[in-house]
Amino acid sequence: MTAPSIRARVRAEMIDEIKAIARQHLAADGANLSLRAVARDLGMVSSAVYRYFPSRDELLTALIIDAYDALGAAVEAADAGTTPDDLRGRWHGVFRAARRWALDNPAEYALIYGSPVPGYAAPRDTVEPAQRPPVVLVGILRDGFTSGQVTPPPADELSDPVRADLAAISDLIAPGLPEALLARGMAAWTQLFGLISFEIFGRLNNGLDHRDEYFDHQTRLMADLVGLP
Amino acid sequence: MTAPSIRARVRAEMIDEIKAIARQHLAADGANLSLRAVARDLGMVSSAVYRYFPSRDELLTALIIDAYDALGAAVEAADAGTTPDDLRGRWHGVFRAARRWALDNPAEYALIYGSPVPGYAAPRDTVEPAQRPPVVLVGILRDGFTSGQVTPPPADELSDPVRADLAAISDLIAPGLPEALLARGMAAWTQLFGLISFEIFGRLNNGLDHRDEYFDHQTRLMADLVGLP
DNA sequence: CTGTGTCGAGAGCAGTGCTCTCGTTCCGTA
DNA sequence: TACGGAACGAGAGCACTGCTCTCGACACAG
Repeated sequence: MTAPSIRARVRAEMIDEIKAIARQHLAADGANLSLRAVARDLGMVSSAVYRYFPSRDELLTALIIDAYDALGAAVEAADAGTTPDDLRGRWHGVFRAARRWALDNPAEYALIYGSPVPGYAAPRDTVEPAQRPPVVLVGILRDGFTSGQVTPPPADELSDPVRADLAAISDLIAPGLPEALLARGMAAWTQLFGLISFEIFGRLNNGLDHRDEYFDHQTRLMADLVGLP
Repeated sequence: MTAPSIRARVRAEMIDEIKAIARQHLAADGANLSLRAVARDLGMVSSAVYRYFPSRDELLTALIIDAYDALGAAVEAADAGTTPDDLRGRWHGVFRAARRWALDNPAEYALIYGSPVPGYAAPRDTVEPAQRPPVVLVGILRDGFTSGQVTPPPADELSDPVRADLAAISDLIAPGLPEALLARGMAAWTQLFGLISFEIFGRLNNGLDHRDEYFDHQTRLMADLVGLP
C-alpha cells in the first residue's frame, strides 16, 4: 500500500465529511434525507456531491453499512468485555449494548431496522454486517452448548422442514448448534429487535416508565427460554 | 341522523376513492406517497385533492387509521371464530391472522409498524385502534387466568417499579391480570411484531423457506412462555 | 330566485433528485 | 519539466414534489 496521493486523501476526508453531515440531517429530519441540504451545509453545490456518491440512495447505503457496523461493533465489544463462562452476564451485556446503541442513535437504528426505503433493495454489502448481532447471540448459545452449560431442547419440537432450514442456517453462522436451540436463539433475537423497535418508535409511551428494568426483565425471560443456567 | 345530502354523499365517496387509489400507490411505491400522482389517477388536479385532505400527512393518517382498524378487525375476527375454551387454538388463530393480514397488506403493515415518518407524530386517533391486537392477546391470557387454565408466573420475578408500571397498564386493558403474566403477554406481542417485521422486511431471506411452520413453531414457544395448557 | 359556500382547474412558489456543460486544478507519465 | 487526461466545483436546467391562491362554475338552503 503506497502512500495515498493528496487528492485521494482529500477525497476520503470529503466522503467522511459528507457522511457526517448526512448523519446529522438524518438525526434531525429522519429518513427523507435531502442531498441538496447536505451540500448546502458543506458550502458547495448539490452537483458537486455527485462526484462522491452517484446517487442519494448510494449515500444512504453507505450510512446503512456504517450503522450496521457500528451496532455490530458495539455488540461484539460488549460480548468481548465479559468473562466467557458467565453466559447470563454475556447475554445481558449483549442485549443492553444493542439497546444502548439504538437509544443513542435512533435515526440510524430506524434506517437499518425500520421499513425499507421503497424502491430500495439492500445491496450485498449489507447482509454480512447485518448478521453480526445475531451471530454474537447464537455464539453465546454455542459456547453454552459445547461447554455443557446449556441443554438443548428436544429436537422433535421442530417439524422436519423447519429443522432442515435451520440446519442450513446453523452451518453458516454456528456450526454444531442444535436446530431447536438455534430456533430459540432466533426467537430471542426477534424479541430483542422488537423490544428496541417498540421503545424507539414510541410504542411504549403508555405509562411504562421504568424501561431499563422492563428491558432487563424481558432479557431474562429470553435467557430462560434459551436455557441459560 | 337525517338523510345526507347528495353533496355530502358524493364527498364521502370521493374520500373513499382517494384513499383507495392512495392505497394502490402505497402498495406500488411504498411510503413516499405522491399526492399529485394520486390526483392524476383520479383524473383531477392536485389542488382539488386538498378539498378533501388538508395535507399529505392527513391523508397518510387516514390510511394509517384504516390500516390499524383492518388489522385489529382481522385479529378480533380470528379470535371470535374459535371456541373460547381452546386457548391454544385462539392463540394460534390470532398469531396467524395477524401474519396473514401483514403478508396480504405489506405496504400498510410497513406504514403502521415501520419507522415513523420523520416529522410525523401519531395523532390521538391512532392509539386506540393500535391497541386492538395486543388487547386481544392479553384477553386470551385473562380468560385463561380467570378460568384457572393458566397459572401466572411468580409475582416476584418482577421488580417493584416494573410491577407498578404494568399494574397501571393492566388496569387499562386487562383488569385483574397478574403483572408477571402481562409481562409475558407483552413479550409474546413483541415477538409477534418482530416475527412479522422480519418476514415482511425481508430479513428472513437467508434460506428459511418453510415460513408457515417456522412461524407456528415460534408461536408455540410463546404459548409455552405465557403458560397456555 | 338569490346569495353563500363548495368544488375543480390553473398558475405559481419553493423545494427536490439528477444531468449536462464549462472552466479550473491536480497529478501521473513521457 | 512539460503535457494531457482525469478529477473537481459551479451553474443552469429538467421533471417532479407539496402546497397556496385565485377564479369561474355549480349546488343548495333561505
